[in-house]
Amino acid sequence: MSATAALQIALRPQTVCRGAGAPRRDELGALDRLGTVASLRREQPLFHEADPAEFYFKVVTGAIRSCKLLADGRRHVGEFFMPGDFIGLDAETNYMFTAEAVTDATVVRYSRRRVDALAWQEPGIGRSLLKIACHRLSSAQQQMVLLSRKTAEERIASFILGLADRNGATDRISLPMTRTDIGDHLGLTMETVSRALTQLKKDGVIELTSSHELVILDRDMLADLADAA
Amino acid sequence: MSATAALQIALRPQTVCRGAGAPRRDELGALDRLGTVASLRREQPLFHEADPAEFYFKVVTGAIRSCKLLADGRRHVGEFFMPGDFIGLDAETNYMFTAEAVTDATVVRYSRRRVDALAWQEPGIGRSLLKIACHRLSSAQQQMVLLSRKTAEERIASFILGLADRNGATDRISLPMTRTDIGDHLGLTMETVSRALTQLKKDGVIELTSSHELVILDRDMLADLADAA
DNA sequence: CGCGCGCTTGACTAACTTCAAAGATGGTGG
DNA sequence: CCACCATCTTTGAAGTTAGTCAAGCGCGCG
Repeated sequence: MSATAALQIALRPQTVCRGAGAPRRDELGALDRLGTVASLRREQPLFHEADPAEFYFKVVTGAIRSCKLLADGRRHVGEFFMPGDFIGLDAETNYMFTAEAVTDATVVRYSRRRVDALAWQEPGIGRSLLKIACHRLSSAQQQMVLLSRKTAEERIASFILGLADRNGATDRISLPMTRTDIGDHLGLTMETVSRALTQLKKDGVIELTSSHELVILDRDMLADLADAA
Repeated sequence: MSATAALQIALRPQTVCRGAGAPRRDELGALDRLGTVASLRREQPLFHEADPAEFYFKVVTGAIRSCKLLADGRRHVGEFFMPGDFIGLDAETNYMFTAEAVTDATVVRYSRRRVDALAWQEPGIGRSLLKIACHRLSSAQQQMVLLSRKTAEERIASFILGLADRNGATDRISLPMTRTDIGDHLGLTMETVSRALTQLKKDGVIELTSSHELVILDRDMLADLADAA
């Protein structure tokens, strides 16, 4: 616990009295000195579902996906984690999903024990974590509407817009994941994903510059298709 | 802020130094003196999506559902809140869904401003909120697997087991919501819900004692159907 | 250059939805 | 207390969307 106390002291100047309105990225920047960097090859697992949750992670480069499997092998991809995204918050004591690298990736690894101890003593840290959790919860609720009620084309349109929002202002979107990954994320098959993308291309809404990159040609049309829920 | 300080003092003996392993119900019991009780008639809204989020709520009696609508009226029911459940945590500044009474209900209403101020100063409160948020996130992830990959019968089986887990040890399950509510929660139509329930009855897995109550006859079979994801 | 994996496309199928109608349920007023 | 009516639920038949199965294409890597 003395180590924790030392960390608390070291971090206090940066974490106390922060406003509550800042974006979620980098609000935990003060934790960086607690983290160690790790590299992953494409398809390499970061952790498995049900493993004891020893670490939080933050993506630095590349992309990570979270997966859950049913007994017969049906797969669901819960989320694609991009640079800046925080992983592992939802774990109580064990991870709730498997995390695997979509592409070669680097992550920062934080001891949960230490971060949690810090959160216990520093309301600023705790509130940042809560804020991340609430934001993830909102996203999950949006995704449930998508999975529950949207058509294949609407799902793809929503997915592309979601990527666009995270990619910054550009209309050139990178799709590091496979069609199967996208399908497993949207509750569709690879084939249906492919057909929907082709249809959006035919309709002049997007351009497929390669199988892993597209350009948004008509964002308004895309938003209409996605249905501003 | 002096009011907050007074509250903090009043609550401190009950909120500081709590262990982290307790169940989520009642860990916020210390907040009860901050809350006021409100009653709702069946179908009455508690708040609407996009309203400014002034309050947290906790269900005391009855059931509340959260709804989101697409532009053309398609509906998704995110969650059924039962007695003890906490509502509104995911709201950043505005509610992310509409909340309506499924049955006549009573809730306790807490000022978000006050609770948040308290959470800022009392790590114990903040951690309880974080814990609730993480638990909800886990549930949301489970629900996304269901919506993404499970068949109609699997969805119904999972739903019944979920209710059973919350209802305590009994195998007699109350279904206060309509078939349409269940369908909108599981990404199915009313008719499909009805057919799946009938099928489970024919298979001897459940008994339908009335249209709003059922009894689990074979919990193992139900768990197999739900697919231990 | 060729090989392998992932993507696209086509034809067919299955699961769920839609449309329709009849059967329960429960709440209300006579 | 009972009958009626609105609403919810069940069931049937036809339609639609997305899934499955299968074949061919193309990009990227060795």
